[in-house]
Amino acid sequence: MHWADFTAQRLKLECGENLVAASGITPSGEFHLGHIREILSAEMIHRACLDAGLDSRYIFIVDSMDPLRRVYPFLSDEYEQYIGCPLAFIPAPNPDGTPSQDGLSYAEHFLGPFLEALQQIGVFPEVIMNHQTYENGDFAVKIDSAIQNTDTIKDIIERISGRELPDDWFPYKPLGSDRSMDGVTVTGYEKPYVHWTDRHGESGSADIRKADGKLPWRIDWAARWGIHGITCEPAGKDHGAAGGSFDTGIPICKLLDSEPPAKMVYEWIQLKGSGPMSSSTGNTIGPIEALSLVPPEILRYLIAGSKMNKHIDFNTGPALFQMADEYERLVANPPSGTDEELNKRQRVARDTQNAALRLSQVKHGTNPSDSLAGVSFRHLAMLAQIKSNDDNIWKSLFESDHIFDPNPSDALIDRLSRMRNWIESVHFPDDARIVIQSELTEDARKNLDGEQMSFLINFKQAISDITWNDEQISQAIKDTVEVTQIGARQAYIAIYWAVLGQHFGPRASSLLVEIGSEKLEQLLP
RNA sequence: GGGCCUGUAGCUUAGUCAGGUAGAGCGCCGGGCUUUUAACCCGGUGGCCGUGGGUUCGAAUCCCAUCAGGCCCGCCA
Repeated sequence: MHWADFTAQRLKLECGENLVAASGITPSGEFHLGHIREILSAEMIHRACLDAGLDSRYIFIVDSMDPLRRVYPFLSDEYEQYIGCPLAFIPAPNPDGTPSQDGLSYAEHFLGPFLEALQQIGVFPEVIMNHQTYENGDFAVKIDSAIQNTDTIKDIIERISGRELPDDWFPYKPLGSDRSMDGVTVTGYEKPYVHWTDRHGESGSADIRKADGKLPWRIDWAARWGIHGITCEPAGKDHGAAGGSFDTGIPICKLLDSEPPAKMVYEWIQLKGSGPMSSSTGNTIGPIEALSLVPPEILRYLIAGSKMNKHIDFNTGPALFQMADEYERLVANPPSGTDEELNKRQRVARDTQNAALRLSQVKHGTNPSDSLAGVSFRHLAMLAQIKSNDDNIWKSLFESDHIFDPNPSDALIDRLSRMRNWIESVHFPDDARIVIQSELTEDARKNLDGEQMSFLINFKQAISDITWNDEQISQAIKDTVEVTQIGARQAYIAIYWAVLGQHFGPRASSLLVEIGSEKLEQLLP
């Protein structure tokens, strides 16, 4: 059974019919593909719950109350003054890294494009800005309870995480006079006010019913589970480590009088060969960039087709062909068979794969076969390279029986457009690139026998005064084959050696049309 | 130092929770499509399931140990 369906089943038993799946991300910088796993893990469980006839909501909590931790490389030095301030209350950066004046908050700035990317992959969460939850007072009861239980919480964190907290540790961080929570000391608590003094010598009171401060992360997380009634929140493996925030969150959540979701941890996405994604090392690919290359259902399939506890190597090179073609094959030929025909393992495989397809659809509930483009990635990549005009590609696909309607489907048009982006990008793998030689190479000469050489010489003459189109070229090849008394196969091989420097290639006449007569003559002996 | 995950065919992996004869895709090889779209179709090759013990009638699966790879653990979400 698929992990999403399995989880839905488990949630039904443990939590009943009303479920809330959640994701949470700090908008401290550009979102990257790793965040897509956070989102999709939860969203797919949400869909699986709906498919199982349960009531389910999916919420995306934006950690907008989290402080700016440091001046990231893409920020100007002016951000120094905002360190420690909630991301919701500081200005968005301009492209040059300076704070902008247009009123958009830092959190909103990075969130916007990410939400657009989510729409493209069919994810429509209820977005909750965490600072608003503070602002409207929903945290107040939990904050009060946390403060009442300061010693117990401190004990839980110290015992489970093995971390030692300072004597004056307090489970609430008020904002100081400069709206930063750095350098602020709590001096007392009189419900609902937390009194403080800050590093500037100012003092004041934070109202726990307002966004005047926040709970530290480990408590914030545990509190929000209760506030939003969250029954499931898959978390990244950083939270899942022993003594991590999931382990402390569970008892803290109970202490604050709510039922925590069960621990659930997903592995990270890595870029093949270069470790985990990190914006500081530049080893990152954004959801928008990924979506310009990869069709959304295939990006979903990347997550749906992997087990949660397996790390995913995202590779915009050769592996993308494999993943895309695997998806295409599965959609074209979904696993079938009755329970009687299959053994236990085959049934599991069948159900898991069908569920992965179901969950990969951009629009919930649509038939996977609607996303069928009808042509493999590999084949489309070849066509896109040798035909600059889209219409010629549709024509070719129709004539080769890949598609049965001369007008391409929306899915196919979409595929081609992303394919062209991919080919133009640095991510496109070299060995899939069709490289036209600039001269008849030494290597080619070595591999051509006398017959083939004379074929090429005759062929050069045959094309010297023809109209440059597919049909005429094809005819010229056939005519020359007859004249030269050479096997057709050998003739084609000769052409490929001359043009591509290898013994095989895409349909010769199509290729030659694109190369042009002038260029071709340079390549022939 | 503490902990998590992974190790199955050349590659990507399913199967591990509920033990019952090792599956798939890709690649590769051969054939077909009787003059090639890197397409498509058919057939075939290929695995002491990381290693060593243990439990069991029976272990990829459970237990212990061990090796290898990846990763997480600073009031940081």
